[in-house]
Amino acid sequence: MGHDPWSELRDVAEGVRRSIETALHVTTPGTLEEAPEGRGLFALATHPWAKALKASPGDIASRAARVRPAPPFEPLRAEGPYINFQVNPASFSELVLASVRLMGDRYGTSPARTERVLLEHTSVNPTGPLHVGRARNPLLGDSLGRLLRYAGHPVQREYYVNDIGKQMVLLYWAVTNLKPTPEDEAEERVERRYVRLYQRANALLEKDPALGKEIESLIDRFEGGDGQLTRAIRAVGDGVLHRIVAVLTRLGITFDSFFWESDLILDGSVHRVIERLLPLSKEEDGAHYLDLSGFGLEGDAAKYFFVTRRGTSLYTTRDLAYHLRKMERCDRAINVLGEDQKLSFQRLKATFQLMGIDWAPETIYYAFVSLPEGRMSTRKGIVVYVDDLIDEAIERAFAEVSRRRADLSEPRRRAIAETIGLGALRYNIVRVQAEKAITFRWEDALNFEGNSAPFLQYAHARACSILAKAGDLSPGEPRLLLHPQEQRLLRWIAKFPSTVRDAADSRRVHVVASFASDFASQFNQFYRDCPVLTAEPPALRDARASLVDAARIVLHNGLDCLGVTAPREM
RNA sequence: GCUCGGGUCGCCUAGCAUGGAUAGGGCACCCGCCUCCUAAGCGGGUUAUCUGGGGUUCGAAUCCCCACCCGAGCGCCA
Repeated sequence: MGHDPWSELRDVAEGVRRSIETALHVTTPGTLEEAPEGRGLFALATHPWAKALKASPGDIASRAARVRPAPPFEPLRAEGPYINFQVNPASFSELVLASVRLMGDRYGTSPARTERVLLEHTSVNPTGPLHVGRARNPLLGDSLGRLLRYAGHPVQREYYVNDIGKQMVLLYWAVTNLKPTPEDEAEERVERRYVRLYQRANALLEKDPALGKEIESLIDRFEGGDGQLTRAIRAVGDGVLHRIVAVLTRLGITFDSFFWESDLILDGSVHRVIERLLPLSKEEDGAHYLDLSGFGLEGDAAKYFFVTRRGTSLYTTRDLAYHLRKMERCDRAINVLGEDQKLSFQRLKATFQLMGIDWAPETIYYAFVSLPEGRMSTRKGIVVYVDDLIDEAIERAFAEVSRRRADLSEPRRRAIAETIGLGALRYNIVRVQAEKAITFRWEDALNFEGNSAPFLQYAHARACSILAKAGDLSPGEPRLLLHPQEQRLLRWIAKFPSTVRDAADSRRVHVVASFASDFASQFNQFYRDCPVLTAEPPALRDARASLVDAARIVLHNGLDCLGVTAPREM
């Protein structure tokens, strides 16, 4: 018995489907779909064959149902125009629980694959605190990384640190030249102190052309390979980066590597890219660009500048250099990007084609998170910072835990509150498909009921509570698990591994969130209908306990894919 | 204007790549359930002809075309 009972059963059913088609003498293959619950595991619609067979779908279904399916499937059933594939319930229980027993706590993972994935996510400029608008990136990226690992890929999670460019240089200038006010100094968090200086520098820049020149000359020195200046600027960025990473760590998000943009200048990568691109380029006022028309781009969108009039590189140039380097380090690169990056990436991919490179990074785009007041903007003060959000979430969760569980000690309640608060945040962002714009609302982000992480965590805690009381597990007799609610739960357990793998393959994290929510709902219904501890005979009690343990593993791992911790008690 | 996304109950959302059995969930609202493994739960009720219009098809939320609305982009910025 393997790791993925659903796919195994599906394979058997596909064989039956082919036998049906042979028996019916039809040439167009039908599509096996999942049957609605209560009508078996799989279903085959007969409509497509009606014309060729000159018969009604109902008649075809009854005729097809005479085909004898392979075990563990029971005799086929014709219901209207459908042929339904039902498994023997006792065999189904046995099969599913055998898979879970085989995999143990790793149930849901797929066998190792060889394709090495380099997953770049977050990559926010280290110029200020992380706000919720940007946070969708690490949340999505980290979950995707987890998912890919469940699906068997070796994954390297990388943060590309944009420590070059006007923004960064301006921040450096502000930090080294502006005198902090007492309010600035009162702010303990570096990134928040810096952002205040940065905002002031920005205002100065708008009024003072001389400052603009100064910034430009700093950029030129930087680009020219001034190592001392580079180190100084990087130190400023590093200070902010540490804080960003610290906030992400609170959310359970970590990285395997950091790639500094400035290294691409220092090691000559940028220079080499420019050399390589120059022969392919056109010139305009001393600046160079690639004409990308014919790659699905036209007009201004097709002009891809990579050298400025002043001879310096651009963000895009370095990005090209970066991805050229990435190519050498993995089989597949996946980037999680804001939708505002679409055009630049389309150009990057086109450029690769122009260069004759038969490789391109894969991109996952997400829409922005805005506030009811509008798009998030640090400058306009329309912003919610992630660390504030985390604090608020944990505080609210603590109030809830304290209200419900006065019996627990305070440290215990604090620990649970952290799990719940953090979980609620992550889940809330990741449950929605990435392309959909989100309006951030506190009441949604801190929702602890319904379709929320605490709902799933609660189901997990319930399972753990039963298991704690059940004591040592013996497998019992799985063939006794014939209650409709047990069978439904088994079905959801069976689907878990293939759901995770499909979600990873299609890079759709929210699929796992939906699954986990439906799963928890199934578990709660089972919990209502099937008492475990008092079940008789003991073989049933033990089998139910094993079922609960299997559900516990699915809940735990489903949550784990989303980066949410599953508490044993709450 | 052009390009790319999105438009599903009052609000949020799944389903759309592989078109099929009454379009699932959640929130909110109303009713009910703790001598029984944690009520952050469960059951029931009210709520959508899936933005609009054409088309393809035995069959369309799903595919195609047109229109409308919202978001993003169209820098020698990052």
